[in-house]
Amino acid sequence: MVQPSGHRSDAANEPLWDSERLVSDAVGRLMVFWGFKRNMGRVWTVLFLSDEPLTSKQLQQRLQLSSGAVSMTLSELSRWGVVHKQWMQGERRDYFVAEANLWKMISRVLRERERGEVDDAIDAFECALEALEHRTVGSSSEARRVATQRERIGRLLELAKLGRSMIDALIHSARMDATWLARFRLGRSEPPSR
Amino acid sequence: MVQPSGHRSDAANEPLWDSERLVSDAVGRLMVFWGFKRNMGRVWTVLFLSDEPLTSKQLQQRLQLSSGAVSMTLSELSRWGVVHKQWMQGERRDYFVAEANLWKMISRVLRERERGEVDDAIDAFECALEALEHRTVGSSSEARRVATQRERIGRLLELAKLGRSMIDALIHSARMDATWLARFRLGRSEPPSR
DNA sequence: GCATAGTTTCACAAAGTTTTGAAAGTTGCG
DNA sequence: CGCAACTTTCAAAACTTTGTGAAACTATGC
Repeated sequence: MVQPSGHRSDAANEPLWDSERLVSDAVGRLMVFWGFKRNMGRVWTVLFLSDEPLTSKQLQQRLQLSSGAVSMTLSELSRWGVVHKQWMQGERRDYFVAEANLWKMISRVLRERERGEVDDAIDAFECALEALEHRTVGSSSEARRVATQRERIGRLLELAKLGRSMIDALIHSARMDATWLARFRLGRSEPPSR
Repeated sequence: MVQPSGHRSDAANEPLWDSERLVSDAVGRLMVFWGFKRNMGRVWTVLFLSDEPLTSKQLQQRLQLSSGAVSMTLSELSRWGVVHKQWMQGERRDYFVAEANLWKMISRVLRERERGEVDDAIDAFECALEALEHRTVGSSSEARRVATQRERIGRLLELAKLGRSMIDALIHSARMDATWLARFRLGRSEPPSR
């Protein structure tokens, strides 16, 4: 295969190394698990592991994807702010690089996605409690039912708020490092009182 | 035998209250987000909010599901240990109740699902590093590539291990209460040293 | 035993998601 | 200009997941 212009390195057009395949597949799986598309994880990983920016064509070859898939995946990743376009001066095509600050990525996703989801749930729980108050109780069995629901929805609400606190804590320690790790390892070895 | 008419309470056959609908839909959405089926969340919630055990038929009516769906959903929920069958003596049919200990549920799910997923990723990352070591480097550009990958995979590995620590910490504080909440709120209001 | 209320299974249908590839759209250069 | 090199869009195809309902199965009271 002739490499007409021999764009930068030839390595970029070869099949993935084992190490790249392993990692990109693993991240792809994690992403699916996390609610994203597998290819978002794979594309991001290949970029992250590359020592130079890549074009969409190179990604297409390396990951065996259609042009459309690469384009859509890249624009989705851009919307999440986890890959960036890079203008290589004098070059016509777009080059892409992965956001390399892992915590920045994570906190952004947490902020935009998890946070909204949890907030919605909290709203719904509060709204449900509201609805419960407005209910006119007919029988005593209904009264019991209202009481049960009030207590249980209250517990769900508390839990959701705790979740929200955790997410916020993570978000705000976006540039955290050892502090958090310490806090967590602490939480493990020194079990809560009681 | 004789409980012919309204089995236990008639309430159980009526349509859901607003409060129940709101909460079960919200939990359903959260569950989807979390990677489970919407109906698992809805069924669990209706049971959790009920002040008495329910039969599969009652769930079917209240949630407008097919018998098959209810049966499958209940058995799936059972497998996750989040609902329990209850034999009401002298009754032929099965009654179901929701596991009411929220932390027990959560830590179980974390243990069985998240943990495995993260462990797999960690294995893959380690394996990839291994593969990198075995690679015989030809050119200096390859050497650079190996170095980049080694560094970046190392970072992913560290991150995954941190994630694992967090999950473990959560799992082990299954019957946590105020301690954790405090720890988290602390993490929020008193930002890391930076 | 048998009739019956209740539960589970399973092939199929419906819904939802992801991928493809070809056509339309850009961009910058000669 | 208008071409060449890319990128983006989008409708349709392929695939995956979820829900349905009737049939098979189970357990119980009589």
